[in-house]
Amino acid sequence: MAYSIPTRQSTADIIFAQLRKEIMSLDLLPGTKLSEAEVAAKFGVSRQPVREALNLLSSESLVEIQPQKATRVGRFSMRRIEAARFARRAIEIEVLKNASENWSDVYAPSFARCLDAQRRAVAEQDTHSFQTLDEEFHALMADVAKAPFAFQQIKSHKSYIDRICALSLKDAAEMAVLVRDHEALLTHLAAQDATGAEAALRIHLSRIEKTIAAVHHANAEYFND
Amino acid sequence: MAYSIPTRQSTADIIFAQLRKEIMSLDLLPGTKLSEAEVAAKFGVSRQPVREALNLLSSESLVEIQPQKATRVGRFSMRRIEAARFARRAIEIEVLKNASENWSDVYAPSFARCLDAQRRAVAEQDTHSFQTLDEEFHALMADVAKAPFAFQQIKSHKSYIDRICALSLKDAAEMAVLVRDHEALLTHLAAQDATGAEAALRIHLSRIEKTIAAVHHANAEYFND
DNA sequence: GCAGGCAATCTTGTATGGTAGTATGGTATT
DNA sequence: AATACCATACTACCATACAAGATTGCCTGC
Repeated sequence: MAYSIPTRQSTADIIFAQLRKEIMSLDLLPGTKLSEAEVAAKFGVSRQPVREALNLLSSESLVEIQPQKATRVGRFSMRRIEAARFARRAIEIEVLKNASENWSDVYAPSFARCLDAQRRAVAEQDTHSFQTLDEEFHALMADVAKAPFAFQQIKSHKSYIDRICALSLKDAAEMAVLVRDHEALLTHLAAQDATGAEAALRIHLSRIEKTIAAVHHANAEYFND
Repeated sequence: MAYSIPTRQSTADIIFAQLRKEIMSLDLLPGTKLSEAEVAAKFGVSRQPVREALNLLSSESLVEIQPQKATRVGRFSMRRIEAARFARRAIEIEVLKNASENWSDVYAPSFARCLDAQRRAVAEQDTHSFQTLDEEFHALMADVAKAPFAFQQIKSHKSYIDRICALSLKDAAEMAVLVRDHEALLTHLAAQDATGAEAALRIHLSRIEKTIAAVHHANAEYFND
């Protein structure tokens, strides 16, 4: 059996991961200049690995490379947001359909544990834990659907939205609503009611709209359109 | 208004596009070694732009970079195929739902023209034209759904599958079946019958399965799993 | 005073040299 | 004879140097 994984990280990989982290967490705000030379100096390496990292980040739209001019932290695009939400919704609906068909009560305890933990996180207003548990919940659904890869796809679309929402603090009331959404989803799932689950999911995923609109209004300078 | 697009292509962009084309068309077979130096010599440029192109291709899984060892044209992965098909199906189903709601007869002529052209392509066994017209048909549906971006997403997943199918010649009979699928889809769409359209789409997208299985069986050396 | 152009200085893009990791084939040792 | 070890040749990776496009501001000419 392959024990694998030592997978030596290259310098470019490290820069990529670090920059990505700082961009996603908004330590680096959209529009910030990221010249190759500056970043290279900051990390104490040459421009080449930095350049490679920026190229990869560019393919995720996390940085905008203006040829011969400048490289900046990527601004948000409403069109792209819409596209990401559309894809995420589509994929997760398909997940729910499969999950409904494949449902078995052996999955129930995992969901129960996850929901319990979510309720605790809400009570303690631990937004970071909640974020993790929310992802776990959606990952569980993908497992039930026998499509674990789908969660990776969902996550890649979700991450683009998450960066925006990092501009807005979540309060306990909002989180409580989301937990109730999760409970409803689980109920439909356990009843193998795909139609009901789909409707519940559409509501669940639409709650983010007002947050996005608020952020867009309050931080227009971080947006392209 | 910006006439845009002159967007000067960098050397790296050219190498990227050219390699991508050759890989997608199977002029470069999966597993073929692609050392930076060789490719650079072939194109008469230095290794750096080649390296950047290969990095980007790697992020699309079109090449596999084995650190310090070798870079090869990417082999197929059944897991990845499954994931791509899943996402494409999910997105296109969501497209159909929206398209059903937004349907108006003003779209009918465009579809009619496209289908006519498809029938001609089948009659003339012009597989290349058919491929283009097939994409146009699916793009039209995304337009009706008022989600043109969705076609881009569909295309990115579809392209991974297309490379595999390039290993198998399409005959006229298969194409004729696909045209009939398109006709059925259009009928359901025009009737604003989302459920029927979804069922028709699932059938349409499942036809590729036997092609993939055949290719997998006949060309196991091009696969990872 | 104003406009056009030129030069300095940013930026990213490309080329080349050198380094370190990996595999392979030969050799010596058990 | 089989195995462990070492030298060599290959690779991707990183650093440095150079080139070229883009912007800014000054400076000259009108």
